[in-house]
Order: sequence, then structure tokens, then C-alpha cells
Amino acid sequence: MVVMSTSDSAPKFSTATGSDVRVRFCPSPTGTPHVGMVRTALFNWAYARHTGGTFVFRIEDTDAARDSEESYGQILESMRWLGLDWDEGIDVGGPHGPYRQSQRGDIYADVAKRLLEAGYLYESFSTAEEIDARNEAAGRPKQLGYDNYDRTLTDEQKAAFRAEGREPALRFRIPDDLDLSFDDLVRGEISFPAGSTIDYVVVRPNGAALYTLTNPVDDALMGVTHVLRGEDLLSSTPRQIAMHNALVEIGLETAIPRFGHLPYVMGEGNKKLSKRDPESNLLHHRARGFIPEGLINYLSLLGWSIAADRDIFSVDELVAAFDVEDVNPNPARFDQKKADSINGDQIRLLAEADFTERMVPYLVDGGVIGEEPSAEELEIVRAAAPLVQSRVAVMSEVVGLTEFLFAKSEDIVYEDDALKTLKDGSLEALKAGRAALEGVEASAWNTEAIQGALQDALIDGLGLKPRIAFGSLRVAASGKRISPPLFESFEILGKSETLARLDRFATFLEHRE
RNA sequence: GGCCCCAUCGUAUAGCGGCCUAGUACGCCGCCCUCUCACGGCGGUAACGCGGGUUCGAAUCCCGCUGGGGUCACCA
Repeated sequence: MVVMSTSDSAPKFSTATGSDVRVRFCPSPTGTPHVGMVRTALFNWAYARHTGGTFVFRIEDTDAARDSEESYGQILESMRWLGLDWDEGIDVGGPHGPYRQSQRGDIYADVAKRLLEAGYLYESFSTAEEIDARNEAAGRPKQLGYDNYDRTLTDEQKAAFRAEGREPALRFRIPDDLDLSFDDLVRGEISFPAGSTIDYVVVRPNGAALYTLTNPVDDALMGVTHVLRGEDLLSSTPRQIAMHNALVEIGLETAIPRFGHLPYVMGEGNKKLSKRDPESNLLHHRARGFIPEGLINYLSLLGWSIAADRDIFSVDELVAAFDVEDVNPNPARFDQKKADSINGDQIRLLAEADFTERMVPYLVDGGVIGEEPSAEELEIVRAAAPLVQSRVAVMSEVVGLTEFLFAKSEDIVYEDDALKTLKDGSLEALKAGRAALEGVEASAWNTEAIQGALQDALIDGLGLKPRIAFGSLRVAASGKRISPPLFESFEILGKSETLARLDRFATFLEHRE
């Protein structure tokens, strides 16, 4: 028996590897940047950098009703903040521009015309209401959707519709008896049976091309070899492959891109992390104090891992190790605690000077220092940095931890939980401590001297437990139960400010009795 | 409902037939360090959804079930 080869009609997928790899990130600018979107951008970028290929960045703003310039700006800013640079696309240009789909209308009109002439597209006059009505009349479940009704419209029928003033949408004709299969980069072989994919609209009656056309057309024109995108697009892949087949046939491209569907990023419960959820908002994470290194590190752990026994790594290490084929297909939950922990680890890895610089905008935002910080303020920031670097998981925490260093003694607020830690003898310790510090020469006012004086007077002299001895001093200085190391803090405050705080707190305690 | 995807500690993952009495990290608990809190160190808690196969041997391969998710727009 002779087995007929089907290879002539079988789809030809890209075989590009190494520096021939071309991937793209193509968000549509609706709403604030979402962590799932960022993770998609990250994996595309990492794959391009890993292979030495090309990373294309284009914007799919074909829906004027939903797209916004604000969102566009936020996406660009986020990409730059994260350091995800692109080789072709927005702002940097390239051979296949423009890279905003809203500026490529003529291109889509031309391709649609060629597709229509070649018979891949047909005119469809059915409205959603008419389709529903027909399904109902035929006892066909409404969920089955479009019924391919307009495929067989005669010229007379079309003319009649036009005579009524109706203009057709353009639909793509899905081949009837062809299973649509592909080898997913992260999931392996996936096949959709013939008949499970229905004809879909690619151009509106007003001539506006839809994502269903613009996305594959631009991938073809821009030479994209690997499409790495969210799992939510998985079920639309068969119709895109059918479209790519047509694009190959009309000579717009030579091969179909390979597809890889990245797992969802889930939120609480079992739902996709929604746009409403603050955890999904990249800007929110940045405001809280995620550093790019931390966010990238954590996000790459959602569906991927660098090694069996390690999860803290640099962006360079990610690039060196990343391969889409290693991506895990199951959905991952966004775990804020783990994310914070990873971010804290990355913060600790920062050089002290780098960390110091990064503190500044958070301190400005927190109202702790001025928009244009004074030299004195910056000096305090510099001195405080090493005290807090190992104490924060997110940068915004530096505000609460250091604000007392910039405050005036009269502005210190003694917090309730701090006051509760005070035991009998606190006032005595406070006064003894004050006396001891009074004896430290202003010219020798440093951590060692401060610690020595306090140690001698309170621990050795009065025989107090360190916890008792220093507890009240801590509250006096910061008003809080938790603070950076005491002696260092006193050094930064300076002798007179330190004594003023001890005096003020002593007065406070006496009046409270 | 049709079609598709997914299934290891609470979470993220390692594991791609024997190295697994299942490793790591976060979380949680305990201890140590310690002027508070962190950092750091040590230890503990906790998982292969179920049922059939295949195999000398299965977390790993196959089938079924169950469970979860997605998608069925003139949005992207």
C-alpha cells in the first residue's frame, strides 16, 4: 500500500536557531503594565539575549476605543526601568517599521486585498445578532458561534446586502479537513481537530484591520521566528497557523513561526492575576520598592528555574541559562512573600553606594528629605545606608526606618508598641545614659565611644540587662520599637541632638507617671 | 457544552525509568548570634490527586478518571 505523503501541504515551521532567532514583545497599550505581561516580555528578551538573536518591540494599538497614550508611556517606561532593551521597534526603529500598528493601516489593507483575491478571505455580512438568530433557529448551541453562512454567498446576495447599505467584514476561511497542529516550545505536540476552528473576522466593515490579521501579518513581515506569549492565546493558535499558511502561500513569509505558550501568572485562589489586583500592577511594585534586579529574579522563577538548589541570580546569569524549552507549563501563583524575600536578597547584593543612591527617590517620596536634597541630608543618607541595607525587603521601608534621623527631636512620636516595651527602671537607665553620653567629648562622638560610655555606665556600672538599658534609649531616639542600630544612630544624630532626644523623652516619661 | 492546556510539600520549583526512605527556596516552628529589628548560622514541619497498565523497576512512559484553568468577540 502506498502512503500518500502530506508533506507538500504540511505547514513549514521556522527552523531558526542561534542568532537567527527573532522574538518580539507586542503589548497592546490598555491599562497599567501587568506582571504577567512583564514576565512575557522578560522571557522573550531573555531568549533573544541567550541565543544572540533579535528582540523586536512593537505596539498593537489597533483598538482606538481601548488604547491609551498613558498606558503606552507606562509600558515604555517599565521596559526601560527593567533594563529590557530591544534591537528593533519603538523609538529605536528598524527595517520593518513603523512599529505601532496604528500607523500601519495601509500595509494591512494591502495584505487583506491580496488575501481576498487569493481566496483566503471572504466577505461576510452577518451581524452578531443574525448569527445568534440563525443558531437558535437551527437548534444549534449558541456557543458554537459563527456558522460559516457567508462562505457561499452569491454575487447577487452580496449585491443585495450592499443595496441595503451594508458593508461586509472580511473573514478568514479555515481549511475544512485539516487538523491544525504544532509543536509548542513549552508544551510539546498540540493538535486541534478539523472543524474545531471556525472562520473569524480579520477586517471590520469600516476597513479597520483586527488583531487577528495585524498580529500574524506583522510577525511575518518582521521575520519573527519564535512567538512566546501567554497561555491565554493558546486556543487561537490554530487559526493563526492557518493564517500563516496563507501568508506563506502569498509569499509574505517563508516559514511559520514556532510557538511557545507561557503559563499563567495566578493570583489568590485559582484565578488569573487580574488587572484589578494590586499585585498585578508593575507600577505598584516599583512604588513599594522592588528593584529591577529583584523583580526580574522573582518573575523568572515563575515557570522556570536556574538550578535545583539556587534561586538568587543576576540578570546576566539568567541570560546565560535561559531557554524557553525549559519553561514549566503549569500555572504559577504570584507569591508576594517570596517575591519580597528575593527582592531583599537582591538589595543586599547591591554595592553600598548603589543602594545609597537608590534610597533617595524613596526618601523623597516619603517626604523625609526634599525634592532637592541638601548636602546635609545626603550625608545622613550615606551614613544610614549601611545600617538599613540588610533590614529592608522593599525600598520603601527605608522611609520608616530612617525618618527619625532627619527629624527634629520635638517631632518624634513615641509609638504605643514602643512604649509598651519599656520596663521599670527605664527612666533611670535613660538618665544614666544621658549622663554618660554627656561625658563623651563632642570631638570624639562616634559609635565606639558611645557604645563604650553606655556599656560602662549601664551594663557594668548599674548592672542592667542590655535589653533594659538600651530599650529606653532606642525609643527616645526613634520613637519606635524597631530601629537601626542604636550607637550608630546616635553618632549620626550628633551629640546635642542625641541629648535633646534623651531629655525630651525623660520629660515625657516623668509627665506620664 | 465543544475544543485546548495543566496536575510534586501551603507557595515556587528540582526530578526527564534505578542516584528519590523525593532535593532547594519562600512561609511557618524551634535554637544560636544579638542593643531592637533584620542579616547570618543550625535544625524541624510539609508533597508525587486517584485507578489501571508497560517494565525486573515509575514521581518519571501510556490509558482512564477526578480536579483545576483557558477559550469559543467586528478585544488583544
